Amino acid sequence: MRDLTFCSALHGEEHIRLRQLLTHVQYDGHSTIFHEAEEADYVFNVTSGSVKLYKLLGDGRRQITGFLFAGDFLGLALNLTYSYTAEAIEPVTACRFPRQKLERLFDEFPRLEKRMLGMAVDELAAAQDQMLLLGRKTAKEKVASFLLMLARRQEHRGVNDAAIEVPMSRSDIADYLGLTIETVSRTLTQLRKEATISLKDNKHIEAIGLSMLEDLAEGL
Amino acid sequence: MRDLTFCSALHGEEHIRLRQLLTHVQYDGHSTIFHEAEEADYVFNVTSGSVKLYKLLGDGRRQITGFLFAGDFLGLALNLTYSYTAEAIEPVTACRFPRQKLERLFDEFPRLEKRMLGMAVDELAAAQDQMLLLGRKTAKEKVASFLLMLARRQEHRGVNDAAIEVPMSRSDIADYLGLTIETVSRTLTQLRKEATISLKDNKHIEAIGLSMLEDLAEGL
DNA sequence: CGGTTTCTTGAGTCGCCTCAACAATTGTGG
DNA sequence: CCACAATTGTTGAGGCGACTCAAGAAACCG
Repeated sequence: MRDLTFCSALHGEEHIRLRQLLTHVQYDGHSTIFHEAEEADYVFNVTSGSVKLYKLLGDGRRQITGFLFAGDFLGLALNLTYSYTAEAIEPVTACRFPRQKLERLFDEFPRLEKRMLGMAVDELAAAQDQMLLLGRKTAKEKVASFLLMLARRQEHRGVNDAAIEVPMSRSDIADYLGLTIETVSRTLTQLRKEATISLKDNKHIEAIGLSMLEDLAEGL
Repeated sequence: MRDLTFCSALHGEEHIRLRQLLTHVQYDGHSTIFHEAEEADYVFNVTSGSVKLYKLLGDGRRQITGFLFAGDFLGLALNLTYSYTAEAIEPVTACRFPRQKLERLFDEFPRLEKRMLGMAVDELAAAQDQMLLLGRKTAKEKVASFLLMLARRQEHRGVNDAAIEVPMSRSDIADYLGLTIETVSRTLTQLRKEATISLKDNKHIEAIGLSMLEDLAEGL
């Protein structure tokens, strides 16, 4: 299994000092962890549950910029304020670090900062993939890419389950893919009729073969 | 004027060591600086000209993930390979750093790494804004946001010109905004007819008032 | 169970895309 | 410097994929 938290896989002293900083926190489903433009006093490490990140336009249009699961890092904006809102999809537990103290620890242990930079770079690559999806993929390709992303991250977390867990609502999926809930629903129905997936229930989807999703996702 | 390069605004020793690493390089317009999936041996700092970054789908659909101008940093993927292609739009000059040597310098001067992390975080915030644009904005809002972005970055570079410099082709703009060239062209015409902008020539656009663009960009 | 929310499905519409022609600009060799 | 070709940008007509609006089905929940 991969290291699931920021704290783990670190050596003695660093680990101890990190543990001194963190507070364990919990959030119910649908509760807000922090708001866009709020002062960024903390960074988080999700230990269980799932989180959505989103930005809003003036008239309420919403774009979900990412989903987080156990092991994911949250709030690495080193700016003064958060650049998006973070909300729990299902009950969430997390480790919370005071940002300033964490930054001071960076000076002492540059290793930590390297780790942080690595995570930022990974997120950046994911963001670029998502831009390609939003700008250039069809509804079917978007939904296939989304399911594939969930499957891969689930595997990465060490969950060994044939069914893909889909904790988010159709509305969340739509706002993540730049579609409407109706189009998401219709596309899932279409994939089911084409026998690419089977819907066990609304929160669990089974891919008949991941390779079929992969081909769809890349428009092949 | 703001510090335009990675090297500048650094103190004595760091600055000297950085200068020892860098090579000055030039690229003609339309020439490729590096390809997606190529080994990421170098990072760059653009000193003049402009660059586009893009990703491709199997069938040739393209998404431009960003434009770079003087002062911008390029290739901060600390991964093994570049995650996108970088191509010069107009003749480009840049400083080139061997990635491995630069990383070793990070160990010596954590300050440099902090700087790098800060840049990655800024890029991440920009990427999230772009996701909102691609997923949820209309063609008109997209074009207005694009012009506004160019105007702000031009100002940030210290260029004091009423006209917005637009070095990229309609095709590049389209692939950046998730539109077609025809829609970009029509939208610019529409903005001109509504007296929001005036087109001096294809590479220079004047905004009648930035606030009109700001309102359009946010869908107000 | 009823009431509420979420999801699905259908019918009709619209914004952006496609295809096509033309205009403007750029580049090239004489 | 001009003639010509090639490229890039504009405009129009028509089509289509995803959206809107609306109704019903399913799931959730006290």
